[in-house]
Amino acid sequence: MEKQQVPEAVISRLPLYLRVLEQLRNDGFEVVNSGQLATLLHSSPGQIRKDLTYFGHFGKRGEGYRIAELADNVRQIIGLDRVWNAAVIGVGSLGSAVINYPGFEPAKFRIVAAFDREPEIIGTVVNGIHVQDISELPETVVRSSISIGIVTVPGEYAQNVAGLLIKAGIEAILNYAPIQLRTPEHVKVANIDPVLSLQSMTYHLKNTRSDRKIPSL
Amino acid sequence: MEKQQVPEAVISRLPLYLRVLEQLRNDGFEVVNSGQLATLLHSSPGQIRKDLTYFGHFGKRGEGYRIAELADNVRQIIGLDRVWNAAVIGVGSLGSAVINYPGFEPAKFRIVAAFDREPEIIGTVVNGIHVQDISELPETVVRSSISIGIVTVPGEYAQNVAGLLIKAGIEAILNYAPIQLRTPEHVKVANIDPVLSLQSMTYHLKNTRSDRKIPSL
DNA sequence: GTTTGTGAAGGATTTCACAGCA
DNA sequence: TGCTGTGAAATCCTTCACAAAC
Repeated sequence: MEKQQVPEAVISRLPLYLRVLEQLRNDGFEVVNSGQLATLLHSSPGQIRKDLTYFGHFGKRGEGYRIAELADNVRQIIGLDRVWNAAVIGVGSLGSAVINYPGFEPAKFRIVAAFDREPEIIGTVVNGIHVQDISELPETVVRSSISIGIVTVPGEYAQNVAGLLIKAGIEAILNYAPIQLRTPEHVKVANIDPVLSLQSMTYHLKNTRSDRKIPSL
Repeated sequence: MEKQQVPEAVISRLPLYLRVLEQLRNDGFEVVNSGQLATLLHSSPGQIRKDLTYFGHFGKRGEGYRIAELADNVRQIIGLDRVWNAAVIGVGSLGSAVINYPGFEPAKFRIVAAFDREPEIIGTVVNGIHVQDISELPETVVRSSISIGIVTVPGEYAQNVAGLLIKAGIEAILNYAPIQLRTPEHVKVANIDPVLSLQSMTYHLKNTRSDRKIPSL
C-alpha cells in the first residue's frame, strides 16, 4: 500500500506523537502546527512534517493539523485502533510489577494471561490474573488470541520461553531478560534493559568526581 | 583524548560487548575473535572491529582478542571500573520493584537512597533502604555522592523531580515516567517506557488477525 | 594462513530551504 | 502571510573489501 519503505526511526516516533496529540486533545486544543509539536516533543518542525508525509497529507497549509483527526490517523497507522492481548511469562517480583503496571491498559494492551513454572506461584491470582502452568501456554495463547509475549523470567530461561512463544504463534515479544533473544525474522523483539541504559550513560559521566564539594557551601 | 567523536550508536553497544566478554571469561575462555563475538551478539564481525577501533588496537592479527584484557579495556572506556551511586525517587510499586531489582548491583550501580513525599511511605525500609522525605534529597545527593537519579514517580510529577535532581547536581537520569523530560545539555537521560516499545511493535503486527485458527488443528 | 584494522562505498536518517497551497 | 509538503544536501552509521600484522 505504501509507496516506499518507512524507516524504523519514523515508526518509533509515532507513538510519541500520538501521546502528545491525545494530551493536547484532552487539554481542549483543536489545532496544532509542526512548530508547536516540535517544542512539546523536543524535536524539529521539519522532522515532524517529514515523518508524517510517509503516510499521507494530514495538514492544512497556513493552518496546521487538526488534532483529533491527526490523532485518529496516527492511531490507525500504528495499529492502536484496537486492543492487543498480551501474556506475561514469569511471575516473580518483576513479572508481578508488570502485571500490576497501570500504564498498559489505557495504551491498548491488555494482559490476559500469566504463566510460571513454580508450583507455589501457579494458581495464585495477581491483579485479577490467574497464574497458569507454563505447559498451558500454547493452548491459552491461541484460545485467548494473545499476540504479544512479555518475558520476565531470569536470563537463563528466556531463550526457551521465547521459543515456546514463537511456536505458539506469537509475533511480538517484550523482553525484560538481560539477553539478546534469537528469533525468526518475522518476530519482533523489544528489549527493556535498565542496566544497559545506565551503562551507556556512564560513558559520558566518567570524568565526574565522586568527591565533589557541596555546590552551595 | 580521542581523535574523533565516537558515535552514540557505538557507545550504546559497548555495554553489550562487555556483557558477553564477561560471560565468556566466566565460562573459561581466553581468546575470542570478531566472528565469534558477532555470532554471540547477533552483530557482524566488521562492526565489532570498527567499533573497537574508535578506542584503540586491542586485538592480535591472526589470533583475535584476549578476553580478559579486552573486557578490562571496555570496562574502563565506559566507566564501569568503579561503582556508581543512585537514588530512587518515588517508592510506589514501580519504585519498590526497581529498588528490589537484583540486576543493578553486579552491574556497578548501587541504590543508596530512596525518596517519596507520602507520609505513609517515608520512614519505611525497602530492601534495606530507608525511604526519606523528598525534601532531604539535595543534601543526601551530595553527602552520599549520588550521580544518578532513577525517576519512578507518576508522569505529572516527573519534571519537577528532574528539576530537583538537576539542581542537586545529578548528571544522569533513568526515567520511568511516560514523559519526555526537559533537561540541560549536560544531563543525560535514558527513558524506560515499555508502552512505547510495545506501541512501535504493533505497527508491524497490524495485519495479523486476532481470530486466526489454531495452527496445528 | 588467519584475523585485525581501516579507508572507501553504500545506505539510512536528518536537516535544509523553498515551492505550493490555504 | 503562514505553514505544510518535499526534493536535495548534509550528516550519521554500517557494510565492504583488502592491506597489514602476527
